[in-house]
Amino acid sequence: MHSTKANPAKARSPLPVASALRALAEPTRVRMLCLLRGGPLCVGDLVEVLGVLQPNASRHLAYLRRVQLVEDERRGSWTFYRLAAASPGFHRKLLGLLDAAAAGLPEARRDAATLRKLQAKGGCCPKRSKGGR
Amino acid sequence: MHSTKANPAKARSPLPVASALRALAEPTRVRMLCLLRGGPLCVGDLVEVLGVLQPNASRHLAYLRRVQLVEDERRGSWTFYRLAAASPGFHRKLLGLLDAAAAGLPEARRDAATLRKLQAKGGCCPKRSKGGR
DNA sequence: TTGCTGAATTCGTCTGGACGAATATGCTGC
DNA sequence: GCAGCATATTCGTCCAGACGAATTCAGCAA
Repeated sequence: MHSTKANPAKARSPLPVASALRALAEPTRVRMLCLLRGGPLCVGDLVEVLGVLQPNASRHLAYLRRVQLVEDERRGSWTFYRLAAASPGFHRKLLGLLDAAAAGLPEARRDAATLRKLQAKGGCCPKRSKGGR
Repeated sequence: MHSTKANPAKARSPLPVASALRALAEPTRVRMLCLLRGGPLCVGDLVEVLGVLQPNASRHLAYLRRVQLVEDERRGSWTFYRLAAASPGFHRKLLGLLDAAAAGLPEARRDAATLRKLQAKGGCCPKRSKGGR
C-alpha cells in the first residue's frame, strides 16, 4: 500500500522542514534514525534492539517514511528500512545533527552496542540486500 | 523567579539532546530561534513580528529557556532573549541546522523581513543592550 | 487450501502540551 | 502610595499523537 519503489534516478524534493523537526521530537524515532545510520535494518531487528512492541516500531517507521526521512524496501516478507539519501541544505545538516545526537544520547549508544551484538549473532533475517548502507 | 544571571565565565553544560529536539517540534519556537540568530530581542518585538499573543510568546520563551536554548537578560521592565552560546558538538550542529531551517521555512523568511522593517522603525524598546552581536 | 511468520493497521485510552482569556508580578515614573 | 506598561503565570479547554492489545494483511511453504 506504500513502498517507495526502487527508483535510482529520481529528482529529490527538498524535505519538508517542519514535519522533519516534529519527527525528531520522539526519542524512539531518534533512536531508530541513529541505528539506521549504519545501514538498512528490518523491522524485527529494530524491535529487538529498541525493546519496543512490533506495532509500535511499525507506527514510528510509518511516520518517518511519511516525512521522507527513511525509505523502505520489501524483500519477501521482510521490510528493510534505510535513511533517505540526503538532499543538500537542511536535510544534510539534519543527518549531521543525528551523528551528534547519537553521541550525546546514552540510549543511542546502548542501542548501537546492542545492534552489534545482534548482528554478530546473525540478526533476525536472511542478511541484508544489495547496496548495504 | 528565573533569569539567567549574567555570568560570563560559566562552565557550559552539554545541552540535553532530547529536550532540545522536542523544543524544535513547535513552529513558533523555531521561528523565534531563527529570529534570535540576528541578536537579542525583547518579548514585545517577538510578539509583533510573530503575530502571536503576548502570553503565548512568553510561554514559548520560557520553554526555550528551560531547555537552555536561549538566555534572558532583564533590563528595567524589558526582557531580552538571545541564543545561548553554542557548546561544541550537538549544540553547534543544532544552530547550523537552524540556519538551514530558516532558509527552508517560508514563515521564517517572512519573519526576517518583518523584523527588518520593525527595527528600521525603532522596534518597541530603548534599543538593545551592550554586546548586540 | 491451511498454517506460519513478518509487518501493518485499527481501536480505545491517556497524556503532553498549545491555546485564549484572565490574572498576577515587576519595574518605572508620578 | 498609585497608575501604567512589559512580561510572566494560572486556569480551563482542546487536540495531536503515543501506547498496548487485538486484528488484519501479505508472503511463503507444505
